[in-house]
Amino acid sequence: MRVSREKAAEHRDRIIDAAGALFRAKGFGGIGVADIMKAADLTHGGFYGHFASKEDLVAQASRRTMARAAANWTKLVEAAPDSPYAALLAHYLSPKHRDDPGKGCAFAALGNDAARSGKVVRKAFAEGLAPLIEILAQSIPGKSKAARRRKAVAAMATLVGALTLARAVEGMPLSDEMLEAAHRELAAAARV
Amino acid sequence: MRVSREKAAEHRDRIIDAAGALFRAKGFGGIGVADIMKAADLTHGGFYGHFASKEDLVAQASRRTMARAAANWTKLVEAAPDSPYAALLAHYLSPKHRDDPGKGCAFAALGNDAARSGKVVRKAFAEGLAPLIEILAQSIPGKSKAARRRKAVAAMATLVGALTLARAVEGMPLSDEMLEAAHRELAAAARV
DNA sequence: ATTATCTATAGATCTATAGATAATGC
DNA sequence: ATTATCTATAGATCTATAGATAATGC
Repeated sequence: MRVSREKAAEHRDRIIDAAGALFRAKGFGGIGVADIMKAADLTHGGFYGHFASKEDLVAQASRRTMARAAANWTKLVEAAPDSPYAALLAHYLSPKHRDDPGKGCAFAALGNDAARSGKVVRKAFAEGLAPLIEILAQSIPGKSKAARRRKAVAAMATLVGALTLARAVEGMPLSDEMLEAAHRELAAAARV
Repeated sequence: MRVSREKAAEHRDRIIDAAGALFRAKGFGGIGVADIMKAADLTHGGFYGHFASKEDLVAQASRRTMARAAANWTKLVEAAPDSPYAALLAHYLSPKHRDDPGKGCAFAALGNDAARSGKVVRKAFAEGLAPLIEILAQSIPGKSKAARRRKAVAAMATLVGALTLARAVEGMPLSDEMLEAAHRELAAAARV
């Protein structure tokens, strides 16, 4: 059942989008090629016409997810020109973000998986992380450029760690406390 | 080949220890029962005499790993009575810790896996996290008890996030920068 | 506790085909 | 417009792996 080039490109797109969400929700190993194809309304066999392997898809889906995150952060920052940092914090450390990993940050959802992945995937993560830190560095108050950079890197760690831990203990009081404490401490550090 | 109760208990112990290291190194799904048993010098089939399921082992190994972490943190803190917080930071944010996940923090190695696990495992993680935050709260400078608690929770997020990200981008310059920035910012915040 | 075995799953490959695209001819 | 070719997909299948169970032995 042949399909136009346009349709095929659209199918490829759908596969990458479905994978982007399912990987974040279930981990790289927690979802299979067949289920990703089903989510994209296609059959298992067609997969290898689009991708060399599952790992190939992992890398491509990760790249797209992180590129979208950078675009989203930029939009958030531009929408709040007088308090860009506060806008990023509120957005990132929300219960809504915690409760829907499939639509959220790739680093908080897949940091461990990335650490155990091959070089191609890890490089995708490194190249996806840099722009987010850049955006943070431009939004964060600080004496010097070096100080803002350092604060941005540390803030990124706090954001990812807080979300990761809030999810790991989801359902317990500690989960909300984690988001709130990280939010307050980061906001306070920015005022110094 | 039947074995005394004492030997059996020792075998069980070895399985839990092997699992504790292998899970942290490879993730809950990244290592199989057969390989864990091999690491404990036992055969695959014997596993189900000790544990109801793999998930049962996951929960038990997680509990032990985290209990040991709390004991280790207490030892570190007691060995540096005038700068306990600095001692914890230096220990946690070292390249050595980053480069050997199998012997390191369960939250930085398995936070994502825990978030995707069942309630039993997530409860184990919540109960393992609380003591670490307590130790941090007692080591960290701060005006009030509430302020120290809040700082401790946020610091825990920074530690776990920095290590997770440093591993996700391992091999790139950003990896070292992540550890150093988190270290400097946390130490600076404690001086305020 | 060992050894053998069962069953389900998942990544990957193979084959046939519908139908799109390219080449040909008027 | 016709004919030939190409290719994305479906569906079936292969192979390896992993959790779990059963049979056996001491």
